[in-house]
Amino acid sequence: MPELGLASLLLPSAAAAVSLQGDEAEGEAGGGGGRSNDKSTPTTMGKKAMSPKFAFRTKSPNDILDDGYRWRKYGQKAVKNSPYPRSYYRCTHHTCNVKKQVQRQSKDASIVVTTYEGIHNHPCEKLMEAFAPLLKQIQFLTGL
DNA sequence: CGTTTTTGACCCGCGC
DNA sequence: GCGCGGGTCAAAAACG
Repeated sequence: MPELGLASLLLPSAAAAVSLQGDEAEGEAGGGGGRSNDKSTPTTMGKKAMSPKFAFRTKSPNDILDDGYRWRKYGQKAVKNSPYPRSYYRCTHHTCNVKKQVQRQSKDASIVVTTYEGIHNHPCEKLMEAFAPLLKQIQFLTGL
């Protein structure tokens, strides 16, 4: 399968539909994820790292869009109401517990629904790389 | 060789 | 109490 590379920067102006769905008590995936063994919250439990959820609708012939981070696919399941399967991705950073879900819209196969869960706690490499020369130039001009 | 991708199987929570 | 659904992990294979 071909790679996109800088698709994030070459994104067409179609990726403008941003839907905010910050609601629902998604919490920690109801069913799966049982493998975890550190859920033994003592009496002080109650505070759970609730990760925010953001759904983005992107129109692209490609399934996956590189938003500047590295994603590793860890699962794929078919969804009801949709003839297309849903792909589960995760940030490859060990310090980053961000999850991403990509699902194709049944109405338009060209539309993909990207759902981001969590927040990156590490700088964006791609973005940094893209800004590296620019930042350097800025510093150079500032210092001058 | 390292990393990533793919399929199957497993587990837990909730529903009835 | 049991069954189903959904989600995740694991191992092997493929790719660069």
